[in-house]
Amino acid sequence: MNKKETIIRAAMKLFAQKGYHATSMQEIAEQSGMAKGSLYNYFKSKEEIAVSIFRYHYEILFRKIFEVSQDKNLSARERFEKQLCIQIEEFIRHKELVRMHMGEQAVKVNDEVHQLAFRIRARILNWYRQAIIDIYGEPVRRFSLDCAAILNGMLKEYMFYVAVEQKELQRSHFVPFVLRRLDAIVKSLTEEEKPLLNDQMMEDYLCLGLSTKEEARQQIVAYIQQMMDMLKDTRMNESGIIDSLETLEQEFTQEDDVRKFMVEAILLYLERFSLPLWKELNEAIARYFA
Amino acid sequence: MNKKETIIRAAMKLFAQKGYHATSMQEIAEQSGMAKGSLYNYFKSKEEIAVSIFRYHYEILFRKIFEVSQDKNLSARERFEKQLCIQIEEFIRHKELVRMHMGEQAVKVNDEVHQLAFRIRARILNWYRQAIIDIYGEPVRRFSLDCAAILNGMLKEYMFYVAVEQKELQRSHFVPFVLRRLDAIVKSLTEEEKPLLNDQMMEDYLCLGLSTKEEARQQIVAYIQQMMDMLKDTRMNESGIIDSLETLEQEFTQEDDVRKFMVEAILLYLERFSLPLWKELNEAIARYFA
DNA sequence: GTCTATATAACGATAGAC
DNA sequence: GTCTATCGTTATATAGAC
Repeated sequence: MNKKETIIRAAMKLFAQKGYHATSMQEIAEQSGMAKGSLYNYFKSKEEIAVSIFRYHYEILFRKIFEVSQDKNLSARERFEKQLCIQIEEFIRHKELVRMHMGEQAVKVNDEVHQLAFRIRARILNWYRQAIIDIYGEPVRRFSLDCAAILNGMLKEYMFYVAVEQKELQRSHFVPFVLRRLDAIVKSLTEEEKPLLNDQMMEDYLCLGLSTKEEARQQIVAYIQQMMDMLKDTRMNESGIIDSLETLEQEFTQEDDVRKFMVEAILLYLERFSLPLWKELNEAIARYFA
Repeated sequence: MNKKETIIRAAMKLFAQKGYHATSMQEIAEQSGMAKGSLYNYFKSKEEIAVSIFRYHYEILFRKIFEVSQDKNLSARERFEKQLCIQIEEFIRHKELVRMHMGEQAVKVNDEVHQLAFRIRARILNWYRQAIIDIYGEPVRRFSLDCAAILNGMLKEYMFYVAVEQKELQRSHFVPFVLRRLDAIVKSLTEEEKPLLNDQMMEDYLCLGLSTKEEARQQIVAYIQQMMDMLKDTRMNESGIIDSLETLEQEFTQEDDVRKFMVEAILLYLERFSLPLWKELNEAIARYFA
């Protein structure tokens, strides 16, 4: 296993158990089975470890969820059900992450971690909201924020019992159960006169998640992933295609400020190969820089 | 203002902003307007400050809620609505407390604080559960834990936006809105075949909150409070009655292990005064030691 | 790359002057 | 009671041997 990943796993476990500040680099080193000084060869600070944990896992989660959203054979409800199942499975597999996220979201642990946690929350809220509108139609748009918030509250509460209190609940029944509760909430809300939450007051959440830029970014990363998967099968990885695609992906995942010249350079390099999904990728990148 | 309270308020603010471990005694001292060393005249450790904060506020909250539960002029639903309003108002008035509680509940900050936070969660869950059974009747008992959990999740999510993200929502509409959502959940659950949560898996929560001991304790404290209120009006505080009642109250609120000999001694001392609520108090204390 | 040793700063808590 | 000064400890991060 990758050393960096070993450290991340060790740190995640400790952060989840005792919180960010109560965990020392010494403990992370012990848990990783290496010396304290060696950690600094992989991460330049404790803070960078925390940021890496969030990025690493939520990038995977959001990619999986995005892939499901592209499956047009499923109905909106089936898609959402599948996505929620993925989310729950991911949370259960990494209980430490849930505990960590719950712990650090209320308390300002560090500015970069805090901002990242906020972006993640916003993305989840927008995802729920859009899915709810897709499933129940335009009449619920007015209440979509309330529905999304209530759904989020429900899920978080059950996940708390599972991840923090170590309760076991029947996984196969869980998501359908929660969705039936959502049905009831939605039905009761259409008879309701006024929502509690509105777009204006949740502006900071909405502008972050619904931005075409962010959506385009997700799509770009997904396309690159698909392209690489296909190319690996056809053994066409000689001429640096895979390497340049990986570099391109890193540009859109790891850097906060995407370097436009780098993207354009790689696109110019890749142009001649007439790759699959080439047109789609270019369109998505155009949307991103629009 | 009491110095002890000044320190508590300062610490609460900082704990809420930055978390327990990220807050130093130095900062608490600065926020309190005194020297670091002086803090130790009021609290023997940082840990004791954290415990005090939780005890102090939740004791007040639970007392207010218990008082409403004694008002037999209201219907079960009206009682619960009133109680929830009190809880929300208290949370909004002390947003720091919410942030602190949310922050420290997932992450193990310290053993004593952790246990206290668990007891508080258990008490709230049991309170919701009993109220739900009182309102909707026996048929929902099977689902009462799920209902209580979902209600808790809903409330916490909205409180998160209010307390952490500083959103303003219409207070007068909030509790009725949430209760209507609860109605919908309950209705949808009676058509449901199986609950997700059951008594067995939530045993640790139930045995703590539903214990007659804990209920009796709350009742004892409430009786003592009422007795002292009445006595203050009649100016009968000469013969140490008030003092001994206060000592008795402290025994049931501040100590984790109530000293039986102390309680019995004070009861013997107070016996001769034929106080109001005397019989009720004795019965409650008998239940406590049963 | 990995370790030990160490620099430097901050922490909780205490002692003692006033 | 309140302050300053300081103890002993522990933290993050770095330097340098291997």
